[in-house]
Formats: sequence, C-alpha cells, structure tokens
Amino acid sequence: MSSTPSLNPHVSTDCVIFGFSQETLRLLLIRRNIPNRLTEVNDVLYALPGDLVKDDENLDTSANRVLAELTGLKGIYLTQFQTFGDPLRIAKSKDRAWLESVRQDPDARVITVAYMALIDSQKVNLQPGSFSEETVWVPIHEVPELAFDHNEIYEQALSALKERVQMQPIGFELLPEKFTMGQLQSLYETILERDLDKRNFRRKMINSGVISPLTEKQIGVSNKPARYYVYNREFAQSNPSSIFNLRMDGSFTLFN
Amino acid sequence: MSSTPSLNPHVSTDCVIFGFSQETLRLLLIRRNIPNRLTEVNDVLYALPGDLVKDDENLDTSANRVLAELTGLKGIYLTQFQTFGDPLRIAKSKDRAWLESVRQDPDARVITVAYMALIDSQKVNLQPGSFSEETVWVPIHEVPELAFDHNEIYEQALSALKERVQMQPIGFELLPEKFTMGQLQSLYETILERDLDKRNFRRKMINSGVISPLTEKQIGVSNKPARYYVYNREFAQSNPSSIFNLRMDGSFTLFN
DNA sequence: TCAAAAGTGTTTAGCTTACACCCATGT
DNA sequence: ACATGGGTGTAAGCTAAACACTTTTGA
Repeated sequence: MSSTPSLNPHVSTDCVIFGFSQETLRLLLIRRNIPNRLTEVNDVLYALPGDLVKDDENLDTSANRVLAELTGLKGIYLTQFQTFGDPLRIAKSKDRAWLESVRQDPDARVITVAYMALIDSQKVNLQPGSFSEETVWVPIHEVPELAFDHNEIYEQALSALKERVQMQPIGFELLPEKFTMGQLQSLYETILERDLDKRNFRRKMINSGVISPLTEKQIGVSNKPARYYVYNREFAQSNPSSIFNLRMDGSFTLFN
Repeated sequence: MSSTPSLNPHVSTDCVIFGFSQETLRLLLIRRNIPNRLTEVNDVLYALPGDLVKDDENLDTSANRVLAELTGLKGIYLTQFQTFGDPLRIAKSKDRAWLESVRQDPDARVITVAYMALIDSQKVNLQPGSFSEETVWVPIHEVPELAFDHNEIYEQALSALKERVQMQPIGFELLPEKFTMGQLQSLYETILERDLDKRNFRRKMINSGVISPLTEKQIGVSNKPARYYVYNREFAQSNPSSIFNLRMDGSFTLFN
C-alpha cells in the first residue's frame, strides 16, 4: 500500500521491463499473493510493475519512479509506447479482489500508460520490499497469465520492441557496457527470432560506427577469446540515420 | 457543453486531423470564442478537436466519436500515437476561462490520449454545430497558438506522420480514391519536405504493387492528361513488408 | 587432440541514384 | 505556337546476400 494522498485514481503507468541474460530475453514481473477466503491458500498472480500517477507528477516521471523503486536504477532507456483504456480492463474477478485489498477506490476506471524499459539485467538491484511483493525475471516465451490486460500490454510491447530494434540502435541498452559481437548478434537473433549471418552482421555493425572495439578480450573462456566492444551512445544519437541497415524481409529504402 | 452524466473527468482524447488540398498539408482545428469580461470582445482560441472519454467507451471509440461528430466520417485512418499528461498542461489562464465555461470540474487534472487521423479532405462534411464551434482547415505552417499543450501535440503528430509515412503505406489515406502520380508525389514531397525524383518515384510506387493504374485519365486539364491510380488497400495490408522502399537519408536495411 | 566459439573476404545480383527529352492537352 | 505537367530508359555505383575455412583457447 504505497499510497500517498495525492494519487490520481484514474491514471496509472505500467512498465514492460525487458532484460537479456543467458541468451534469453526476459520480462521483469511482480508476484502478488491474493488472499482467497474459500481455499485459504493464497492465489498467485503475476503483473507488470505499475502504479497510479501522482497528482504533481508527469507520466514519464511516474514510470521512472516505478522503475526506480523496483530496480534501484535511474537513467534507464524508458519510453512510452501505448495507452490502454478499455472500460473492462480491470474487471476480472481475481483482479478485483486485489484492487479491493489495495486501492481506496477499487471501482474507479483506470486507464494505463504503458512504458517499455530496456535494462542490463546485471545492473539490477532488485528491491524486494518496495512493492511488498516478489519480483521475478521470466523468459518471454514462458510468461504466465497476468493481471488485468497485462498480457496484451506485454505482447504489444514485444511487437514494439521488434519494430524499434530494427530502426534505432536500442539493442545495446540490454547489454553490459562491454560486450562481444557474439552477445550482440545473439541478442538481435533472439529479438528478431531468426538467424543472422555472422560475417554480414559484423560488417554492418562495424561500418555503422555505433560500436567501437576495445583492445580488451575475454579471459577464461574455453575457446578463442572474443574482443569486447562498447556502444557509442553519443555518436548514435547525433547520427540518427546512419545507424545500421535493416531490411524487414522484403526491403525498405527511401525514395531518392 | 456536450456532456452526458458519464464523462470521465480525468481522461480525454484529442485528434490531430491531417488533410491534403491545394498541394498543402492542413490541420483541422476548432475555433472557440471565449468570453472576456474585461474587453467585452470574445477572445479567440483554436484547439485540436477532442473530448472527455465516456465511462463505457474505450479510447479508440472515443477518438472515433470525436472525429465522426466533427466530420461526419467513419472508418477513417485513426491511430493513437502518444499520451500527454503534464500536470500543468491545462493551467494557462485562457484555457482555464474556457474550462470553467464548459466543464463540471474545471480543476480536474486531465491527461489526454492523442490520435492522428488522415483523411481525404474532399470527403469531409464539416458539421458546424457539433461542438458549437467553428472548424477550419489550417496549413500546417500557419498553425496559430493553440489551447492547452495542443501545439506540442500537433508537433509530435507531424513528426510521427513523417516517420510513419516512410514505413507504412499511409499516404494514400490523404488522397481521393482515384489520384494521379503527380498528386501522390506532391503529397510525399510535402510531408517529407524535400524533392523526389519523378522517374524513380514512379518506378518504386509501381513496383511496390500497392497501387494499380486505371485506364481512366484526367479530362479538361490544359496539359497532357494524367492517368489515375488506385490504392490496393488489401494488398498493402497483407504484404506489410513489400511496401515501397524508403531510405531515411542515410539508409535502412535489415541484416540478412 | 578435441570441442567450441571467434574471426575473416569475395562474388553476384539487385537496388538506388542521377539524369534529359518528347508528349498530349487547352488556351 | 506555347505553356503546362505527364510520361519514359539507362548506366554507374553501392549494398545486400550467400557462402567455408582457419584461429585460439581450455579441457
């Protein structure tokens, strides 16, 4: 019950937080225990982290607050992607039980502004007490039934991620500061759900200028040690078009 | 005062409605007359059409309702693009005067879900009485000071349009069913704010398969009559990638 | 010595780009 | 006849795509 007197009962933000570890794209969820009077066993329900928006807070601030309370991280890639406002989105019975235990006005219609966050999951300090709830990383293909319309929100976020990763250099936000070409390619293959040619991938990434090689290499690996690279955030942001080159699977190139 | 008892005081939709006529991209605005007790002359303030969301209405429905009440049109290209929720977005004094004359709860914080509509302006039947206000088509480079944060919303919409028109075959939504290559190219040049090569443009459009030539030609023009084309909506939607080919100004092509 | 992932070039095909002249119509 | 916009083809350069072997390390 993280309430202050100034929560707007009708507007919330929810965060779809993506991370990448062990060659798998993962989603950060919170786990709620819902008292069930009939069975005396708590129901379990997973949900996207989110909260009502405070009256003096703008939407980006609200989403950043939710993210920071949960992970301890600030300055993260976090972008609004869609707003959900179906009148029945919070009407399922399990959801209502939880709302009644937490909200002052559980019947209020709530529209939610959904954000997508990309984080280096190694950086996360999960703050277990922050929402009085457990947090878990779930592989994106093992996402369980979620509260409210959160399954739909997550699916829309994943689509948005797939699209944007092909237009903008945002994949790097999911990796540590130093990463290998193998990690980077594996990340793109995971998100795009298809194999990429190693030589062509490397060439494009290097030629784009958005990453730079370090002299440092892996140590302690039982194969040829890979070189580390870093993302040139400033370069990429000042050259919004000369990123790397994408084709949907037909092609996409502007007029002349 | 189009109020019913069931308006949510905290959530609205606003529509940025683009049209194209006389080689110019235009914005559909409503004009409000605001009583000013000091001068006895009404202040004039333009605004994006919008309304509070009804309690039993989802967001898309609400935006479609606003659009239909204003233009008499249904089944229009209308897409959510961003949500605006700065706590001070409705705090300017002119805005407050208007709110006080129209809203039950003029102090309520309102977040607004912004939609972008593309319409064939020839189809519009402006319904002057619908909002008890005048509607006007304004060239996008002559947009006056607008109510609330509507100038910002409009600018974001224009950016979104520029981006999307390069990714998706949506330009056609702004043209009549039958159009000439000249009109189509002029539309793209207007939106993208740069000249395009005539021969290359025609080739790409034809090769993309999203438009088909008719045998019909212009009549009564004082130059060689142009052939008409139609947009293959079904084809374009079932071939999301084989649209036409865009390049931002560097290039954009996927991995392999 | 074996397993595992890193690293490296070349060729072909297709697309993008740049560019200039004739055509059909109404006035 | 002239003004206006419509309509057409080609050559050069670039990028994408497909493809296989050697290297380095730890076990």
